[in-house]
Amino acid sequence: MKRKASSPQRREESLSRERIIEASIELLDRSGEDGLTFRALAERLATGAGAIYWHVANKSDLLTAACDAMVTRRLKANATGATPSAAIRSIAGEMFDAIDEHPWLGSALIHCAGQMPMVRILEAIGQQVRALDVAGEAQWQVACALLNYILGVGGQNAAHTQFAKARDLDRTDFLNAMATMWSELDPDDYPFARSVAGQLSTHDDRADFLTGIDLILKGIDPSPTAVHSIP
Amino acid sequence: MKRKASSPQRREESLSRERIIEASIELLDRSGEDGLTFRALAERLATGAGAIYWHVANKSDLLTAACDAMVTRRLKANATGATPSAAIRSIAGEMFDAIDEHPWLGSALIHCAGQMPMVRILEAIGQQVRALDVAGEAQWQVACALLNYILGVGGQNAAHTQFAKARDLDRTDFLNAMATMWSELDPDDYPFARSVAGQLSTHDDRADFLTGIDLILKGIDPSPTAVHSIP
DNA sequence: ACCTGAACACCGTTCAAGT
DNA sequence: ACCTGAACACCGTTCAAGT
Repeated sequence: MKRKASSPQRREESLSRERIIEASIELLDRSGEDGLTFRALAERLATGAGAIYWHVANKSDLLTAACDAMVTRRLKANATGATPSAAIRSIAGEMFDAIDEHPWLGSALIHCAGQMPMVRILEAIGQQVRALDVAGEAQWQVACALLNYILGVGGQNAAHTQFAKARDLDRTDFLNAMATMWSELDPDDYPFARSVAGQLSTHDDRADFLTGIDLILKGIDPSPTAVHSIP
Repeated sequence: MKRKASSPQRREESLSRERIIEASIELLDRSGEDGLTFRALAERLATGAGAIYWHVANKSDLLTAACDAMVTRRLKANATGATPSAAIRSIAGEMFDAIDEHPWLGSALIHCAGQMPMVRILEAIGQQVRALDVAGEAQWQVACALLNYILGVGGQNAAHTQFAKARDLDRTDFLNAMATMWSELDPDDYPFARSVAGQLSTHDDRADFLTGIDLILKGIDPSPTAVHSIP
């Protein structure tokens, strides 16, 4: 009944938290949020379902750990820039790409509340916000606004992907369907949605996302001392 | 085995989509996201689980409908202001309060992708953004940025509540626990998180949320013609 | 047309029992 | 200390059968 040929059998390594997290990410990438199951995970790791609980508290803990591994990897890969603003754009863009490539990350991140994966992002952003010469009390608010915006976009992106997948549509078909729906709304009640429906199918997700980041950055009051450049 | 005394038996009305949605909201409010179950719903409505499927496509449809009812109600209650900016603040504040009072709304809204509940919010915001004299192509980006920010905050708020409830903590205990965790991070790796940890327990969620809205609004380039006031 | 409720194919989690 | 895997208490969804 069991097929073993399809997956490589690495028997050398014993079960460990790291191997479990790695296998979880592979499952999530291949089959989405619903693909991560203790049973599927156990089969992939050639072990019993209960064994996983020795290394991991529960499913929520497992998802948080998977997020953390992903975020750590991505922030290490790309979190610099010539100026603080450029660095923030770079961090945000990297998170956008990560969520775009791993849709489960978008919805899982939001559920991580004040835990490590989110602290890492906040820290990376916050350090750059500090470098922007933002007043002490405002640093928290600016960094939070950026983080909240990133999570909001990510969550919606993830929802789009899942919604499309459930209906066997690709991204373009989905956006077209959405544009059609919006353009059929009552003109008196939905003038804005209708007027903007046309932009839905042609717009560039990533560019629009970064425009939003710039909007927030532009809203910051630069203190007068921020003018001089740091070599 | 079954207790009927606790819930009022209204037999007059037959099953309808509206009654199902109303009962769903009551369940979600009382027991959170996990509280909405076709079995619990069936018992509450004194019917069979399968009967619900005659009026509702599936659970995702049901959640979207519950969101839509909630959003419609709240936007009707409060979506005006003396100026476009004030109206946007009012809409955003109303959504914040709605999510704060009904935490399930925060996480459910994000999964509604381009569907009606979100279109309603976008429309309400978009109409005000237009009134701000924002250039045509930028209207979409500004409205989207605001919406994304609202959803991001809402999703996290919902996660906070659920996280706290799962550990039998109230909001204050939870924030204190988070502040403690953050202040114990490595000072070299997490200077920013540590420095803002103190603000966590004293900050005003709603005020910080609205500050973020203002930040985005301030980032908008007002066109020169926007200066004159409309009486 | 609308409702019933047993049945199906799953879940996450636990826990006695093994090594 | 670590692993096994059956068992428990749930899910969403379907569908023959009823009215």
